Amino acid sequence: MGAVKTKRMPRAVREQQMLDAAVRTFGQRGYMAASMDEIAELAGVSKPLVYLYLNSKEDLFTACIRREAKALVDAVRAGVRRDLPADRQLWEGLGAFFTHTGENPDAWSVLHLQARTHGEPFAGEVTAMREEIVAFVTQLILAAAREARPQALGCARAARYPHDPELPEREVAGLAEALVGAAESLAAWANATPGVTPRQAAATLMNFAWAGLGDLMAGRPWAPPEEPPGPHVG
Amino acid sequence: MGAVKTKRMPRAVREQQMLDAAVRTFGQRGYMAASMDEIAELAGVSKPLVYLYLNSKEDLFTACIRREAKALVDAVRAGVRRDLPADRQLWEGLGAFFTHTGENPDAWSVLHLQARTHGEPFAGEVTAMREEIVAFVTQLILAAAREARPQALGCARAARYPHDPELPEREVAGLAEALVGAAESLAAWANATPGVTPRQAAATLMNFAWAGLGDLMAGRPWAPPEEPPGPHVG
Amino acid sequence: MGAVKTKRMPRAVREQQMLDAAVRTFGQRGYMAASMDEIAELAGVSKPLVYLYLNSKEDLFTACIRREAKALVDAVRAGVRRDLPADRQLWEGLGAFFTHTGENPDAWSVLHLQARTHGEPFAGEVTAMREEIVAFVTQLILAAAREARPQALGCARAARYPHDPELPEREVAGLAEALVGAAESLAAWANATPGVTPRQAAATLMNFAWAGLGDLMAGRPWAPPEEPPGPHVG
Amino acid sequence: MGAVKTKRMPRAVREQQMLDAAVRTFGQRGYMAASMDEIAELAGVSKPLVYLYLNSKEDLFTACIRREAKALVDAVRAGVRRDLPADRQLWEGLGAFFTHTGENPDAWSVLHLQARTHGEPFAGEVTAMREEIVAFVTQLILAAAREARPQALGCARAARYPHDPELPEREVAGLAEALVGAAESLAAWANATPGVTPRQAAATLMNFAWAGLGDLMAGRPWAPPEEPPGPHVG
DNA sequence: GATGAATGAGCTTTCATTCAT
DNA sequence: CATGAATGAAAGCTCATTCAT
Repeated sequence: MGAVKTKRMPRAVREQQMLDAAVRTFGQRGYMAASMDEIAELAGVSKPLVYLYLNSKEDLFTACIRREAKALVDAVRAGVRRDLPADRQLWEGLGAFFTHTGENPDAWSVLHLQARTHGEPFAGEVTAMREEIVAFVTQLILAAAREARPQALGCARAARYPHDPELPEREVAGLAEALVGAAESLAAWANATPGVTPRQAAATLMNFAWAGLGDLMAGRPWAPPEEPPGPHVG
Repeated sequence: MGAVKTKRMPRAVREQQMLDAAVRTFGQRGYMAASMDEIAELAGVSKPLVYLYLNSKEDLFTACIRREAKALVDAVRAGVRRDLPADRQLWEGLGAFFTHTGENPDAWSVLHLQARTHGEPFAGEVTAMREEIVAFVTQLILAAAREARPQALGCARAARYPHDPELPEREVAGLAEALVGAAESLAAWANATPGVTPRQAAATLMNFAWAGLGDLMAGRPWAPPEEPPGPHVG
Repeated sequence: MGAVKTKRMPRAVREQQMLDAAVRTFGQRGYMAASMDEIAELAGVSKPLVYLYLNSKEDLFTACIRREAKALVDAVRAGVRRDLPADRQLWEGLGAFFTHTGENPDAWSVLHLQARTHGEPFAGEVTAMREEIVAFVTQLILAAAREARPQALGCARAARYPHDPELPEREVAGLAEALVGAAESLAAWANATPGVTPRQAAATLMNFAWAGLGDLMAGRPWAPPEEPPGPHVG
Repeated sequence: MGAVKTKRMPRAVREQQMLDAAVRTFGQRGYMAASMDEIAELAGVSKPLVYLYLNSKEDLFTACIRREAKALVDAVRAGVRRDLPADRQLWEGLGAFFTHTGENPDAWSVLHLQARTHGEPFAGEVTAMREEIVAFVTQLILAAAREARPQALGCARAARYPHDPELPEREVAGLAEALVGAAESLAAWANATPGVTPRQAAATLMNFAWAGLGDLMAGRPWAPPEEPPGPHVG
């Protein structure tokens, strides 16, 4: 079991094997319950080599977080065409997100559960990634506010927030936070509920976020585009 | 440091002290990093007494989860007046939720992070509580669908889901999941962002969930009630 | 489970209950694995009371050994009629011995296994008892040497041990030791082999010891008396 | 104290050192009272190394039992020339047995006392060895019955057990049991009594077993061979 | 470059034993 | 007389980490 014991590989390759093994072990056992012995065995190398390349358990875990955070952000970025309207961008981004987390459950466990659970410096690593995503979503919300119905927004907002022509920054931050939080939660739900595809999860969340429960009740859901999110997603 | 060393307390009292110390320690250090030594010291008793009363680290952790899950559910229940319309019930529930989690961050860490991160049987304990809350939210969504605009719902929905006069069950489940997930996420955000009150967090989420981003953009937010959520919250 | 919780018993009775529980627990679990908690619970009293009466685990174990050693020696003594010839005395003694050990396996485990296994001062206690029995057997051997065939003994022995008209003391001691050891071993074997009665065990050993394998081979076994060992045994 | 601290030994060597230390410690302190700390120190290694190689206290103890059981059986086997008559084989086997147990008192304590006292799976291990020995002795008894005086055996036995031309199986089993038990007991006695050599112990037992007390009384002891049991013993 | 050998430190758990009532 | 409350001390076991080859 584990990687086939191939000797004399270049360092970069060996490191990736170790990170693979580590992500899998950390994701399944948890950070503390995972033992360096198990990781080394799964990677098909001896323990001292792990230490030589990755320094310590903390550094190894941090390396896992960084690699997987980058992979997730890259996957989402690659899934979004930036020339589309905001709601379509969000739709595509969610699709890519659910696809990636569904295909890499251990990585998602490391990012979403393990890293946040074991304090600094791990939580900070994942927070950085999360803020990137939240910033992206915030952009989309603001873009939507501008592009979608500028004049309606103009007057209606003026009535509501007379002294502040913009949506208050904190309010938007909260909205983005809520949206991302809902997405994270749905990722776990979709993984655990058999038969829920990434597309369905994305559709559910788009409905929820874009139309709102009020409009949903009134039979006015957000309309997903006819064509699939695109083969370039995942 | 720790509780004042008062000797010879009745068992029930000591047990609560131990649970207090355990929740605090588990919440801050994490389940695995927390040592029984530290918990015992914080509780002001010797380690054997902790084992005599709570049996094992696992049992102690489970007892913490159960106590705090019940406390949270009770707090939310106590904050909701069941004779109000659905959106008001949700508003009050969210207020109570954010208030309780804000006031008990260690307990919230135990429930939201630690218990979910360390597998069975802990995850199961908190899943049970979560399902209770998701069920409650599901009820509210369905109630809203019925009470709010029955006729609009009637014809408009019929157009959308011709073969199914109701919102598909899984769709509602997904919506409730997303709502609860967003709330959980906002709880952490509100705790971490200075100056965000439980009320504000609840308002943000109500807007997000009830009006939807689309309506928000159009300047049609959900309107929170004039009077505060009431002194009976928390 | 355990003794019925009857309050206010005279000390002597309570002590016997405790010793009963202790013998059973020590016999089944072993000295070290037996916990004072278990003994106290089985005796139906609280732990401090055990300490009040018996002082310590060591003292409790010693008390068990003494009581059961005395009980065993008394049983053997009661089973032997001292006016009979030596071989009949041995036969009766063995019968009483196998009967008692068969009926009190926990006590026998305490004496034969536990006490010897856990060093001083316990081994010493049981050694004292054992020496008493060995001395008794030694007497029987010497008596047999005198009574059975005095003249044959006289000349034949003189030829063999010319400078010592008696069987050398150490030789007799070794014989007694061997006989007692064989008896102890057969006690465990008889307990473990279904269908072996105390009588049969005693007969086997009498044959072995009295006639010797050589005579047995020649078809000249020792003849057990017709009448049963008697109801006065045990 | 303990072994000289030599670093970096091959695993097989270290394991034997550990077993040496364990046998000594278990033999002197008893299984439960022996601590892994003490064993490790006596072996001149750290505790984790003991666990790395021997897994657990139970496994370590089992390994001791197995090694010493094999050593004892091997010693007895090596001491017996299978081409001699039965009584001579027994005589040589007893000599080897008393020699080995006398030279390895801790090993004998482990096998005879500790292993039997602490239940399964330890008792089973030593029972297996014991059965091997009992079977060997049983063979010798039957062989003696056949070879020694066939015709005397023939008619005399027929008179005693008319319906069964053989000594009943259970009777022989009991005799072997008694003989082995006597030997075990004499081993402890010989160890504890200064000045008793293995040869003397063996002679005492041969007399007891082969001639029987009856013949001994009559001045007809079993005659040990003139030449010593042979330099190939131990 | 790669590894078998080795350990310091710390964890959970248990037990005999004793106060204070 | 009897006990619920409480603990010091130690045991088995595991792990991240490092030499020496």
